[in-house]
Amino acid sequence: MIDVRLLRANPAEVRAALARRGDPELDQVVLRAQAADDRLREITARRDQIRARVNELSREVGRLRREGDVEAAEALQGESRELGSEESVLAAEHDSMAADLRELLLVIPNIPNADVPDGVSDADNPVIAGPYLPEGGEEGFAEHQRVPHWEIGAQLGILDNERATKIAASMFTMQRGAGATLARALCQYALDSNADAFEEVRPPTLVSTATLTSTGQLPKFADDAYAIERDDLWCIPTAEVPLTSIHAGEILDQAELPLRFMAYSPCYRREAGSAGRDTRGMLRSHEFDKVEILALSTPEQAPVLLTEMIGRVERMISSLGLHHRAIEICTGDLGQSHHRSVDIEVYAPGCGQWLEVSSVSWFSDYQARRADIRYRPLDDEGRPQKGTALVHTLNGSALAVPRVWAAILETHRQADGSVAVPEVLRPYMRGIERIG
RNA sequence: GGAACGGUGGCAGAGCGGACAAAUGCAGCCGCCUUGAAAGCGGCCGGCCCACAAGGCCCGGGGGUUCGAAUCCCUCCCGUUCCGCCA
Repeated sequence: MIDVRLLRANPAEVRAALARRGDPELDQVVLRAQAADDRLREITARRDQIRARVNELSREVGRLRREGDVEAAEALQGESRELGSEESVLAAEHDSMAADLRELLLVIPNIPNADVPDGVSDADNPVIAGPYLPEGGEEGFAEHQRVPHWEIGAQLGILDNERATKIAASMFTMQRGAGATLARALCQYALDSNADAFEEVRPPTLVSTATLTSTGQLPKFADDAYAIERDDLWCIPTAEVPLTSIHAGEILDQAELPLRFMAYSPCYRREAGSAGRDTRGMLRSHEFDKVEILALSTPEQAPVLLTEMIGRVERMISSLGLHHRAIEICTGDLGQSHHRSVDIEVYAPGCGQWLEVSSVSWFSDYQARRADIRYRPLDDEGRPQKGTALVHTLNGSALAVPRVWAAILETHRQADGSVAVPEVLRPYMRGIERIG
């Protein structure tokens, strides 16, 4: 959520900043939120005045009763009772107005960072690092590398999506033999590579509605998530969801920040808006594995962490012998909760596509406000300051398995049709150097 | 799933219809004392809404009874223990 107080104090600024996202309907929502906030404060003030009077009368009644003046007490009780019914009307009005305001605020996206470039769609996302390609660029790959991974997977018997579909439904995948081992090895490698700075967590992968709302998936994107209605739980689309909420509702000490977590988890996505796209191979599926890295920080630490996390992802991709580039997401393509976001894409020579394998994002205090994650700020001398402040959250995929799996098959395919296993993965694959 | 008992501030733990945002202890902060520290002494010491103050709200969530609820009633959630079931 954005800060209502900011909207109150600088409505023009907030509207201008949000206008950069290019959503023509958004401004109306912002204006309605502003009106709801005005109305809410007015009702609150009136309600509180009545409550103050009722409290005063009740104290007086107590005193009179102790003194034995029943008649006077009963007179005041009558007055108080009348005020009470007036109060309950205003209280109901207050509650429904507060709910209205919250509903509006929950669908207003985050304010983009000033450094985010303007643009209307993904076509406007500038490349900010790379592309790191072999001699000759995208054309510089050998003929034996120009085979799509679904064909390689079939040739080597390590990808069996036909049977995955039989067992589950379309858009599910199944890796077998060395293909399954490779998928697992990628996860373990990613976890081990980030263990120097991140605490490993094995979180729940089914979460409550409140948890899925905190990170921004609900209420707006309910169609994208698998719901288990009978138990009022949701399948997580990413480990970002449970990891962000680890400290929901808590007040942290500034000295503990930044807190860093990483988790392997399966990720479940209905892909409601992308039916029929990327239906072959491993490029898009309803269930996949991912290692996520995440941090809770002060506002000052956040931009530094963003840079660090991007660097970690780039090094990981390079260490696997893959070719990548980094893309800065423009205002028109920025996700709802994102304050600033950078995608890492890997070139897959077999299908001839740049594949998004990671998205590293800074959420400012947007998720923290929804999840109510605060800290006690320290002053320059290290003494606690008055009050609390919201943390900033950041996260990124350290490694998303399917697309990296695909890029490895295509990039490391040899002239004889086998696939060379990147050196760093071999210890995680019982020493296997070559598939096929 | 059944039964019993619980859920109060950072932690521990009192309060069980009125003067309670809530005793007390620990932790924390400021000062005194000290060469420094500990101990001791004095003070401060939860959060939220509201521009501040005034005022209001918060004793697991929601609802009810009452002039008045941390305290009584209902309901849901969570925890502990025992039983059942189970990897």
